[in-house]
Amino acid sequence: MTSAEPRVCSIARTLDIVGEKWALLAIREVFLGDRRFDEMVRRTGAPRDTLAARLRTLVAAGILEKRQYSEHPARSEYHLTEAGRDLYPVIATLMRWGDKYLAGDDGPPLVLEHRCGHQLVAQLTCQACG
Amino acid sequence: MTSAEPRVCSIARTLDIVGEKWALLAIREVFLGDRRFDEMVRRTGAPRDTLAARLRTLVAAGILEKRQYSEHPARSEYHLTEAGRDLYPVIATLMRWGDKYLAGDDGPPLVLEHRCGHQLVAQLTCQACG
DNA sequence: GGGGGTGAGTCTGATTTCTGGACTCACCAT
DNA sequence: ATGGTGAGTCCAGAAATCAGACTCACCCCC
Repeated sequence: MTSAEPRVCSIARTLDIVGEKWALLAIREVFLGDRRFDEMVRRTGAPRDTLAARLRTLVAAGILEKRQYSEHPARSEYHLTEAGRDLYPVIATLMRWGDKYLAGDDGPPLVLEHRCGHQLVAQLTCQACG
Repeated sequence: MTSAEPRVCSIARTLDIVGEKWALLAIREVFLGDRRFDEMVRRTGAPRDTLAARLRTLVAAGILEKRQYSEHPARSEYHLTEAGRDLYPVIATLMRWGDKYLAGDDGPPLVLEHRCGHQLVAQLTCQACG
């Protein structure tokens, strides 16, 4: 028997939550300030059904928080929790990779990432070599 | 008409390639040195069929390269291209997030990331504030 | 009061993808 | 001859995704 169990690892666990189709694009929208359902549908292109399901699991996972801003015509917005905000590096590194390798396809990359006024750049630092 | 087109963005384009189920876990395996199909099946837990499909699209996208190390009993290994190696920050930031938010589930996180001898840490730097 | 619009979904039925398991083929070792 | 490995493919069923229509509860405007 040569079985080695699938690795138990944080990457796999994270992808279980965030690796489904449209999940990260929904999160991108919230980072960009679109917090309402219909707007997210428009800006991501996701089927409404699928997006609704994603938002439910992201809320359940503690990445987004649903806040009602009106009762009766029940209306709500999605906000990032701390865990959600901590996904910023993931989004940023994905974008950087796409900027580098997928730029020519359709013109240059368009989304600007912003926060705290300036631009953030994700980079790797070696603990030893600096 | 209130239509706004879905955003054209590097995040979405990157996820089209790398955001399908098992794609990033396959890449993780190659980073960890498992380059052969059966081993990847064992260590990821992906269905063989799905993994085969993923590897095809990753090769087509120029992220992995398939190298034959034996003819006749045709055997090959998957290696990272430069584009593939540049996905390291994505993997690393996903892992960091999981380490922080999903650790308790199943014991502490287990995968060690390594390269160039030491450990790499992904962090965000603000271009202005440092 | 009627017509139109918005927001946040849900429902539907068709298509696509994923899944687990069995199977193949070409070897090598005992 | 029997068993094992490596790299898949094939299959049929289960699950997820898709586009588009539909709902419900309002608001605005004439």
